[in-house]
Amino acid sequence: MKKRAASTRTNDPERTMADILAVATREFADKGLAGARIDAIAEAMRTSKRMIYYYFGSKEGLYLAVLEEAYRGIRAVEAQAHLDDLAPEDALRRLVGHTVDYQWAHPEFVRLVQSENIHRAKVLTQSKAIRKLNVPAIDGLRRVLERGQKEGLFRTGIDAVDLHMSISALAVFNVSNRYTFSLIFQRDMESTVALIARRDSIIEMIVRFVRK
Amino acid sequence: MKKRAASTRTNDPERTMADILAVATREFADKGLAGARIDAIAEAMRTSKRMIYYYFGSKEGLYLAVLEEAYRGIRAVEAQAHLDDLAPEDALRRLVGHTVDYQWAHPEFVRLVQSENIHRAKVLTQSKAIRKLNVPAIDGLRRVLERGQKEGLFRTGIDAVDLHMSISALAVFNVSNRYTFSLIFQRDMESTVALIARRDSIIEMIVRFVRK
DNA sequence: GTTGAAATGGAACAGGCAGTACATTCATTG
DNA sequence: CAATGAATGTACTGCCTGTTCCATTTCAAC
Repeated sequence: MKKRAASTRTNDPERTMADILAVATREFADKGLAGARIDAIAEAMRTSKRMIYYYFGSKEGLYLAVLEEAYRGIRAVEAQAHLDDLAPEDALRRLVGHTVDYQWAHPEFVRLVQSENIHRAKVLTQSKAIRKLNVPAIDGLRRVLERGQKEGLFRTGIDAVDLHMSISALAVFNVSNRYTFSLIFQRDMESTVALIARRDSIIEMIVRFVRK
Repeated sequence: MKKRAASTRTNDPERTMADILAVATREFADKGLAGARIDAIAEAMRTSKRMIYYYFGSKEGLYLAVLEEAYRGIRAVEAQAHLDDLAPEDALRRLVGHTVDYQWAHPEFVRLVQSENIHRAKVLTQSKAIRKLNVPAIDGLRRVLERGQKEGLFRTGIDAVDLHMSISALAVFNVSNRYTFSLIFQRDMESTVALIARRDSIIEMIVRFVRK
């Protein structure tokens, strides 16, 4: 006996889930886990708030799904950088530059990770899917390192994970800390010019670190 | 006509404010601005919730006070590193090592900054006190750089702010991203051994970057 | 076309939480 | 010691917000 005016709803679970995830990613990246509002997500969705709980169970469940999705996205990109065709140093330059650009282009990923670290990775720790992501992320770098060492261009005794950490740190900082840093040091970090200069500096730093 | 049993309260505004700030720093660093709870802070204080609003006006006002206090603390330390007695490279090594150690020893500062960046520095931007902190933070580094260049040990064309950014990035990442990074790469980042190795690696990276 | 499970909508709930009204006590100043 | 403003405590409010209840609709299988 309820209204049936412009009804004709269609059931489309995949679309609904994708819609929720897309909107939730924006909200969580924007406000963090604690700052995000289920109501805000619901309002921006095509469906009702009820669906979040139907598919994801809770706010944390949704947040975890968003996190996993984001990590999945980054893995897909890192896999195909075509480093094996290049000379070791060029390959390394491309890898680093690529990493810087990627983080820059995906601030929402950086923000999600930042947010997760504030919560001491409480949510991510519960994820089973996350364990499979560790190896491939670092394999490309490891191969480049070994080639460079074999050719006598890179020094030995470099730990690939440690190096990856440095690359990540430099690439992520640009995005994660840009607001406070640019405020305190009155320095533009947003412009294309600034980004390019920064990228060059980071590449130079990494290359000099591995060169003999 | 209210109870007066174990009253004999004493007015001590400074102590009250300091108490509030100390407890609030812990709570905000732990949970972030959105995740922190005024009630939780009040419960851990010697005084009542009322005092927070009496002295700081609002949750955000308290958060800003906490931020400013934290930045003030870091400035005080950076000022006295006694770099001028050392040879340029040794001075740089000390400066970088010192930075790494400081961030490591003050995760609550790192977390506050991280939290603030998630909010796009919305609160910090409103601070008038923060403008005075930019210059001294970088002067020490700049002097070391110039000395190294004058002695022909460091290459020219290095921007001090850019270099400071790299040092900060490497030092901060260790703290800010340790939870997700150590989870994904299954690597210990907490132990003293790991910290020392990481610090050496960072120092090496910075030194190689500036050397001719 | 019947049926039953999956999918959806709307509204309500209960606890949480920032902020406040009001009364009271301290402490300084004359 | 009178008095006045600063400092503090208690109790409360009203909105916000994550979550759930109940009813309804879709859709695929038989």
